[in-house]
Amino acid sequence: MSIQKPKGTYDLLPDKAFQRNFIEKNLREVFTDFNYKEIRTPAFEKTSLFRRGIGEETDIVSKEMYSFNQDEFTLKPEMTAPVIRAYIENSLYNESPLKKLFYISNMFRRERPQAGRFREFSQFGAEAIGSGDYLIDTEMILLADTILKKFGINDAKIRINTIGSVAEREIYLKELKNYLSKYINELSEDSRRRFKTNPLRILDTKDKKDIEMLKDAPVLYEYLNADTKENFSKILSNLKLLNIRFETDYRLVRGFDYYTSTTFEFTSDSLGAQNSLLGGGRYDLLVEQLGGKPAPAIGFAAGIERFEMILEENKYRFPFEKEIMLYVVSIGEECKVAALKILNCLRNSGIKCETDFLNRSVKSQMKEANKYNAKFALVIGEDELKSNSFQLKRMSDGSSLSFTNFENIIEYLKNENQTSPSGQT
RNA sequence: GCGAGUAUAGCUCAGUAGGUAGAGCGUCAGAUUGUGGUUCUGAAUGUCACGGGUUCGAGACCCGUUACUCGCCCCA
Repeated sequence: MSIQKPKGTYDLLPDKAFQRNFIEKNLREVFTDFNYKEIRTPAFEKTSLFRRGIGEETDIVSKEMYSFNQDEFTLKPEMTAPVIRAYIENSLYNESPLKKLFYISNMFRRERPQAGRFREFSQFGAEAIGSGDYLIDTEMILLADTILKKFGINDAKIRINTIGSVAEREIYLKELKNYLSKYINELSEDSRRRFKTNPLRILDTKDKKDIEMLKDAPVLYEYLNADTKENFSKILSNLKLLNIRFETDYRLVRGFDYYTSTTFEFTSDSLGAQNSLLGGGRYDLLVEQLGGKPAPAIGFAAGIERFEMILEENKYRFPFEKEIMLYVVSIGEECKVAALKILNCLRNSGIKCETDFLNRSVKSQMKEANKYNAKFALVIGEDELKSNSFQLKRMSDGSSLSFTNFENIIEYLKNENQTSPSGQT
C-alpha cells in the first residue's frame, strides 16, 4: 500500500457516487418546490468569518478547523456563516426582504473519525434570511420533514426548544449557575468544565448523576418573556396542524454561539452513537454580527453521510443506472471503426452504448455485453460488412433480428429506447 | 485530546498446540474454427500492516510503530 487517503475521508466509488447524485437531485427538487434557491460558496473562507460567526469558544473554532496560510484561511467547517457572508457581501437583501437559500456542499472538521463522522463530510441545508415570523420557523421544520419523508424516513425523532433571546438567557444563566454552584464538586468533569465555558450545555449532559442533580434546576423556559413563549407555542400548534410529530425538549441546546430562540434537532436510532441527523434553529443576531444590516434568520443543516446510513439501514431502493442499449461486438480493424460510427449515432440521440477496446475474442465480448446488462448485441465482422446483413441479438431471449443497413438498426434502437422503462432495483 | 478493538489475495474471511499460506466471491482465459447468461477446467494476484524480540523455525507468542474501526468529547 503506497499512499492512502487522509484520515476521515472516503472515496465515493461509482455505485455510491451514482446514489449520491440521485440523492442530491431529489434534494434539489424539494428545495426548489419550497422556493429555495441554491447558493455555492468557496471551499475556504477567511478564518475570521468562522471565529466571529460560530464563536471563539466552540469546539469547532477552538480545535477543529483546517486553517492554512498562517491561519488566514480556513476550509469551511459549516455553511451558515459563509452563506450569511455571501448574503451581506452581495447585498442580497436588496433583491427581496426574504431570501430563501439552500446548499449542498462538503465541509471540513478536524475531529476524530467514527461511525457517521468524517473529517470531510457533506451537508445539505437551508437558510431563510429576513423574516422573524413564526411561520417561517414552521416552514423550515416542515421542509426538513418533507425531505426525510420523500426518502421514506418516517421514524426520525424531532425535538424542538426555544432558548430565548440573549437578554433572557443571561438572566437564566445566572440562576442556573447559582443553582449548580451548590453541586459544583459533585458534577462530572465535563459539566464542571462547561460550567465555565458554556453552562447551557450542562443541560445536555449524558451523565446519570448530573441528570439527577439537574432535576430541580431552573428551567430556561420559565425565564422567557410572554411574547417569546407565545411565539414558540404558535410554532408548535402550527406543526400540530400540519401533522408533524415532535416533542418539545427544554434541554435541547445547540453547540454554536449564534443560535437564538427556536432550536430543533432530528435524530435517528439507525445512526449509532452519532444519532443527530439534522440540526437547526434561529440565529437572529448573526447577520448583524457579521457586519450586515440586522436581519432575523433561521436555518438547518443535515449530514448526507448520516442520511445515507439511514437509507442503507432502511434498504432504500435506489433506481438503476441507465441501461446499455447496445453492445457492439467487433472483429477486425475496419469493423471497429464501423462500430464507433454506430455508437456515435446512438449516443447523439442520448442512447447509452458500448463496444470492445481490448481486441478480445467474440466470446469475451459477448460476456462483456452480458455483464453490462446490454439490451442488444450486434456482431460486426468482415462477413457482415461484405454481405450487408446484420443480426441484432436481443440478450434477454437470444432472439435476433435481421437488418441490411446501419440506418435501420439505429432507427430500431432509437424506437426501442423510447419505449423501454427505466428500472428500479 | 482520551479509551477499547482490529490488521492474511480486489472483496468476505479460514489458518487448529508456533514448522515459511488457503477457501468462497470477483477478475482473466479455455471447453472444435466468430456469439453471452448455467456448468466444467485452468490461471493471475499476497514482502500474512511496518520494525524489532523470543525460537532451530512465527501469519500465529512478546514489545514498539502506523493505519483502520468503534466509543468519550463535540457535532451533521
